[in-house]
Amino acid sequence: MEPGSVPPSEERRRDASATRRRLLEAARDLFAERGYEGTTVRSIAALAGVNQALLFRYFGSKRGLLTEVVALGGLEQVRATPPEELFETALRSMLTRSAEGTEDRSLEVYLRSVGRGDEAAGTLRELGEEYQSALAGLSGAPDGALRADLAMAWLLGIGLMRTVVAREPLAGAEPDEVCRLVLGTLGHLWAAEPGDGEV
Amino acid sequence: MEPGSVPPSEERRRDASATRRRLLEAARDLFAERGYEGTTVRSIAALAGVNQALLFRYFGSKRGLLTEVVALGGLEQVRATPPEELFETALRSMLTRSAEGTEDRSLEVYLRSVGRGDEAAGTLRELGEEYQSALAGLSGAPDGALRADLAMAWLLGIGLMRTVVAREPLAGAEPDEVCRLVLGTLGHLWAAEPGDGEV
DNA sequence: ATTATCTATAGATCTATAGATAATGC
DNA sequence: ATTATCTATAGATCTATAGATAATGC
Repeated sequence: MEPGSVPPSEERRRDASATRRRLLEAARDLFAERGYEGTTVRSIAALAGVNQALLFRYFGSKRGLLTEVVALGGLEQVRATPPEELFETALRSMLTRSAEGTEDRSLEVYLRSVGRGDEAAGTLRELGEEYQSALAGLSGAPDGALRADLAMAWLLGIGLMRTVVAREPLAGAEPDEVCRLVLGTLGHLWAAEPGDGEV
Repeated sequence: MEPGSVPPSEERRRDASATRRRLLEAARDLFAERGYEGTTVRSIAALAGVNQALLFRYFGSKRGLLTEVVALGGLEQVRATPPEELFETALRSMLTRSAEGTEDRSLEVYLRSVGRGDEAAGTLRELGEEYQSALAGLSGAPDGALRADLAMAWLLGIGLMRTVVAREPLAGAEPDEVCRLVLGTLGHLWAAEPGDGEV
């Protein structure tokens, strides 16, 4: 039986590392769906099927848990992806919603948790840096870092509109269709000087 | 003395409608800076220089206050702006941060408050609809509504990255510079078929 | 007399901790 | 014996309300 599909509060063999992992997975999914502050430690523990006191035993604090979720899910993913594939990979993962699986959901955590000057900001900032420095080299223009920020802004915005606002037609659009439009348009952003088409 | 610059907790003539307005302005600024759930009714009352019980007297609930903030600030603004100017107007207002003035800050409220499946969602959804229907006609393509959603996603993402994540170089970039890059690139999105430049 | 404003508090959260209980491994 | 897990609760919020107080206008 793969982890994550264990029945919630069943009789289960005592296993600290398995419990730790179950808490991490539960936190990842809830943070991705409700944001950091919108998620209570009790709901994480309930989803993991364990007592909430264990969360503090294994991670010290709610924030400690977030740090680990982002470190495992997001940072490793960014570092492992070649820059020229990073944007499309991240966009597709945002568009397919990961199906609640074992994948990286840190961008969802990110976009649902920033928005406050709160506790989560510091932890999430590091993830943003990682994306930026990877994307900055994609444009030959001297303002490559600014263009990288703008591309990442679009990525986050699409995720925000799609999974949070969830309004048609974007919410239900085919991932391929969205990728085609976005990647096609972004090609002009990477180019040294975008055309002067005005809006 | 213009409203908003009244000394916080001074002796002040009793005036229900002025107090109501002060609460609305305080709420607009705090919601824009900390999001709906990140703002407490006590902090709104403190900024307005009045007792927190008055908030409930005049608006019924915290959510009632949000509804009124968005209705006054955002909805009226969108309806009053010609569609072809809407995107640039909204982008510039996001980039110049309104200087805490009397302007419309509802997009900031929006991007700092969505991110949860919470109470604020319903109220904010209406604002999104308004933007979409205004922008949808700008592209001649049959999928104009989808392209409008994508444009709005970029708008929100830029605001998110600039005012929330606040990372250089986007945070400190010249509004004109950002507008030039974004509007230039978006010109290709409005065009019936974006070029096939791949990333 | 009317009503704008304030005091005091109910009631519902939420994170975190101290210490008790019980399943495991030597 | 060790340590994974649970019980019970402290302490700090937050929204909202009931009812008291005091400034205004007739």
